[in-house]
Amino acid sequence: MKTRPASSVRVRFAPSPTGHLHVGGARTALFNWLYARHHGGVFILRIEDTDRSRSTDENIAAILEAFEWLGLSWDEGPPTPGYRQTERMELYREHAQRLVASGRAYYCDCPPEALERERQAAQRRGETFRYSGRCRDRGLRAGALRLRMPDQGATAVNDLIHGPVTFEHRQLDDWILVRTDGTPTYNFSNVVDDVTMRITHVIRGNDHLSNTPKQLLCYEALGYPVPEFAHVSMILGPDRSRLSKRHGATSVQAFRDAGIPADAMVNYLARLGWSHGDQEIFSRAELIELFDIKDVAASAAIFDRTKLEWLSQEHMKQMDGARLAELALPFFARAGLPVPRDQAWLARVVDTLKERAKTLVELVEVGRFYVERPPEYEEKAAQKLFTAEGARRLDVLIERLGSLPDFTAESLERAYRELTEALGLKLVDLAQLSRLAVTGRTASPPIFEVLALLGREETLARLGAARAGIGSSR
RNA sequence: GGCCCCAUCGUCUAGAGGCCCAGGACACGGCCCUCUCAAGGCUGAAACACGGGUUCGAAUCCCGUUGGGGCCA
Repeated sequence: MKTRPASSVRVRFAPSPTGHLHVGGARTALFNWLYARHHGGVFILRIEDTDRSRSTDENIAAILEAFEWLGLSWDEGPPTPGYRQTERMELYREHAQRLVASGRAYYCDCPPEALERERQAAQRRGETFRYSGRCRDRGLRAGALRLRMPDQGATAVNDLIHGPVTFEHRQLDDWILVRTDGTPTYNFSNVVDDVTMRITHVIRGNDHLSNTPKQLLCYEALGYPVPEFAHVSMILGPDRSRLSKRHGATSVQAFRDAGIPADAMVNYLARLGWSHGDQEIFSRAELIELFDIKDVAASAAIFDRTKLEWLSQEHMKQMDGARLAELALPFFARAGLPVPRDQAWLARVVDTLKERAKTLVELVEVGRFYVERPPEYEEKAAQKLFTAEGARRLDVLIERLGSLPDFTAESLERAYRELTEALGLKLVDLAQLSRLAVTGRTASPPIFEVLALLGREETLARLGAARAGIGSSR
């Protein structure tokens, strides 16, 4: 058994900066990252920007930002030079020359129209189109560069997830390594990059499984050792087609902006296709500890936003208030609300909110009354509670709360219960009245905690405002 | 169209021949708890795509069919 020293694992994720980081890509990246971290290896980020027309620096920046947000740190990659394909052209040229020199590749000047005709003819015959090899022995010095493929036999991909997958060589043709204009094709630059970066494990999307035998033959022609391969299944939309924009938000940024904590996103993505018994909730450290390629499922998975949001809430519930407050802070400003200045206070506030929100956006929405007075009262509830009797009760409450020795949740609850009894009411009568007056709504965290956090002054002001509102409208 | 991959509750999955008349989780229904809403607890409904084999025995192995996905452009 030839096993590599654990520390020599080198994996990479190679996004093409033609758009934002997609959740499918993010999951593939995560699996690579987890694999590297689990084995104490190296995680490399490589930018496949050979498609110059669609690759932009803004997209690269956005992708790096998404990685940073997700907490997927890379050991090699930008901004260090040499990790963008456009900077590696010389490498592709050199390798192409080697293949020409060794006779493993040859130039072809077949006109595209002729190729197209052959392709259609093959279609009609119900066969795989395979380049005829017309230029194989013409000794051309220019044109598109093709790799000479074996006509017989088969190549097996020993996939870590799928097991052995064999491809008949008769299905493969002399594919193009370098186009007539000198640019390398995806399959070629990919091999050269992986080989020169000494990648040991290629963990990538299932959509590349069909390309793998071609690449394998290219490694072989170049005389390089072959890495291990693991093809991860695709992420699908609810209609079982490949997840795309038309299924709604798919970029990692969109989930960040929707208020999903990064740890929850990572947890969800990991669980999509990977599992560890019955466990659903994983910390980052647990994922690194437990992740193994062999536990990755071979079948495609549908992206389920509802479950992601559940996990989001689970992670928020497990976070301590200070951490959650830190994460929530930017969302106040984004909601157009005053940004709380007292972090310790905010930590206590979010503790009352986290069981009531699935995302940070919801957290702020459901707790906005902490930082702004109710701009209005829920109509139906106001009609029911802000009556003459309600006004009388508010008066009693204002008086009683004004003279409470200390304004804590405990003392407030005691006072409310005493008052309830004295007035011959149920706690709910006073609680809902206060809740509406103070938050403008009928649903909120426990009212005594809310009042304590608001403080005596603010509480009395809001109760008073509600009381005054009744007076004027009667 | 050819080739390749995949196939357990609506969804994510456990299951690597008997432990499974299939377990967990999300979502959904009911009940409990309760100052509201949540959260939580209990509970219910819900799946081995189909057909052939192999085997004493198959969700698990093999073949085919069907369906979905991908690559070839």
